[in-house]
Amino acid sequence: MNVYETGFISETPQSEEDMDVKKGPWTEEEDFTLKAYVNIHGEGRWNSVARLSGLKRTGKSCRLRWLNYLRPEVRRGNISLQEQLLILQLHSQWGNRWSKIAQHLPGRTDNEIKNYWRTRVQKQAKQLKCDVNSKQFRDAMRYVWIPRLVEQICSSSGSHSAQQSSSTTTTYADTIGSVRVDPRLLPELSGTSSDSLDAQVSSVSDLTNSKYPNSLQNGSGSGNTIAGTWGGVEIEATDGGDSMESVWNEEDIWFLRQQLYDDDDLN
DNA sequence: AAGATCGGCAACCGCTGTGGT
DNA sequence: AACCACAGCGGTTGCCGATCT
Repeated sequence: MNVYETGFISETPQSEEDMDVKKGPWTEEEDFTLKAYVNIHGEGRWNSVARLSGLKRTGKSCRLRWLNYLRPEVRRGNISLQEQLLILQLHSQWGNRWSKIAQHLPGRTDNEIKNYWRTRVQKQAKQLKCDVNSKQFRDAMRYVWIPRLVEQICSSSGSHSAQQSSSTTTTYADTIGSVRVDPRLLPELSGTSSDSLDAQVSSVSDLTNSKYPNSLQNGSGSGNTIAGTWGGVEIEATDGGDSMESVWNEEDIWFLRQQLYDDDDLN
């Protein structure tokens, strides 16, 4: 009779200090053992899992492996445009609350979202030579990246879901693809008033101040084309490429860097 | 072809919160 | 109230494959 049949080993359980704890990548065998144990006994009590399953791993390690890799509902890789949009939106709302964000992306783990943020998103900030938490970068996300994601989602799905709220003047559909989008995170791209935009931009990077009189004024938002001007620089969502690549074109980078340097001059 | 560098990701570590005694 | 064990979270590290020189 082996450990998989009984679900536990019969020997006296050892404490973590007593046994030599294994670290590093999990083997297929270990995965199989853990899976079998959890299938029989369920999740939780991870220290017991580690002791009774015969795995020379810590409870923490078992829990992490199960949650991030072995759970049947876990999806890995290929983060969709909708999911990217949701991550950006939720992060702007909650910051680095990865587990909270992950709750809204079924099958995605906090670890994966965290990794996505650190690799993809911080890479974009690096390109702009600004901090990922800076107001400048948040504005760049809100006024360039998110609109581009929306545009890509719309063009790949054919059209908006057209569930525009009647209580807001936002010209985006509130629901884009399968993602419900917080209209406050999106620039208003049609109409003539820039009031709402003015209200969204902080004084630090106030794109509507005298230095940037044309800051992201409303562009032509006809159809799926999203366009606007930001600091006099035309920004248009013409890039239909892989959003994993750079989301900024050269003009964006030029302008955003200019703004950063100008802000530095003011200090 | 080989070494260096980079990027992505899995896993570990330390801390905090919570529940039980 | 104090202590302990455990679960969960977020930051960080290290490995490994891909790309560059």
